[in-house]
Amino acid sequence: MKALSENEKKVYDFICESFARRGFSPSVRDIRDAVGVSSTATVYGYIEKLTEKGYLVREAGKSRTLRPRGVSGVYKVPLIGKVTAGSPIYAFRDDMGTVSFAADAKYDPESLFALKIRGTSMTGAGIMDGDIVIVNKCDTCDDGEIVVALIDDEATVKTLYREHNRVRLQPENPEYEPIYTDHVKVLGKVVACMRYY
Amino acid sequence: MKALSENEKKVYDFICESFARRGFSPSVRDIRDAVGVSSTATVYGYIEKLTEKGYLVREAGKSRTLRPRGVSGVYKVPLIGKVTAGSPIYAFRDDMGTVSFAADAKYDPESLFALKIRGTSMTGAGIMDGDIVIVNKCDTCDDGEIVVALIDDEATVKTLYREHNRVRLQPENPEYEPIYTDHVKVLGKVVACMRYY
DNA sequence: GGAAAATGCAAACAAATGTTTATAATTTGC
DNA sequence: GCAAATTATAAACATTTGTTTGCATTTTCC
Repeated sequence: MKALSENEKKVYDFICESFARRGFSPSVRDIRDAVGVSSTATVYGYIEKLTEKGYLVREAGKSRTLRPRGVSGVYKVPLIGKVTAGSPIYAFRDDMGTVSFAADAKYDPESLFALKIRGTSMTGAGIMDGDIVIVNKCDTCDDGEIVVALIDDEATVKTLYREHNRVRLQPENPEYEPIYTDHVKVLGKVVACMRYY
Repeated sequence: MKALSENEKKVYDFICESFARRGFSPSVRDIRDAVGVSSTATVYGYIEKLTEKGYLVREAGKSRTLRPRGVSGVYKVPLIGKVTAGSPIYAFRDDMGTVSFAADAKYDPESLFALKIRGTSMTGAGIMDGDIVIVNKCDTCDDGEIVVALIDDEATVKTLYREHNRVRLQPENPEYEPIYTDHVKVLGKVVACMRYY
């Protein structure tokens, strides 16, 4: 990637900072004041250069739509505490608040939810007690995928394997036994796992 | 939290969707067209209601600064492949691209970097081979914190303990031996760990 | 040293966008 | 059924914001 001049870097960094601290793009005049130049035209030139060089993405003509290339969208994901068969998941919206999840725009915003992990049955796969997993709702899944399944009215995270005419829900911890069932309700696939220290 | 009318929910969902799919706030007119009402004033009323009820945050008078409450800022974090003593970390910017990291605005945007984990020395703490850890640069740290330290010109992630007049870098995997050193260069603390499936 | 290029500027302009107003349509409560 | 309250609308207005223009200043390069 092409190098940046001193001021171009200042502009770029300020845009990044604005996304981190405020969550939205600065305007041309915001940048002018922050970088310490005195004309919006000067800033406009920097923005064009940064866009040409591939550092920025923007929607021409629209206000505050500058973005550093490589910064993805943010999903507001409802954090579900407990899931039971009787209650549709979406009923728990705001039960435990929400989680911000940065990802490419490949998910339907309505189909994601987050689950706080309780227990140690998946520690072998690096999913620890207290971790937050991001789940994409779906009815089907492939062999070996980590899923959220409903067992006895309780949501559980396990690796799913299909066998003959039954399904094996495999914990990733030798201290736990696999669960065999012929009727499993899959709520979704785990698409990410995150932990904050 | 107060309930939403049908149209209020539509407006709210569309704003969330815009952040997930485009990465910025919609304008009042964007919302008008998406929700299917025919006046910007109507939308304006919904926005005021949603703000009062605590669903939205905005900067009055500024364009495209609507945000769902609870959606945090996005950091563009450089993903570092390899860190050696001779090279300052920031030199590796864009080496392996960048990672988007959603978090409250409590970090200095310039002080974060990401590291792709190689090896299994920390699997006991749920940090697996291939995981991405987010690191906050700092010179000091507390006992028991997971840090990125520089050992023999190589970056390594371990739990740090201070002992007498030496430092113990503890792997979280019984197959690995702790490293003892009296001179450790700490690059930063691990503040998050993430894995995408 | 001087032409050419790059950079910076102030000011004006045009478009996008938030906001207000006055009024109409609809719903609610009795 | 009817007054009050709510919701919706069109249109205008005010501000913010992106963009262009013409000129001045600085730097580069021969």
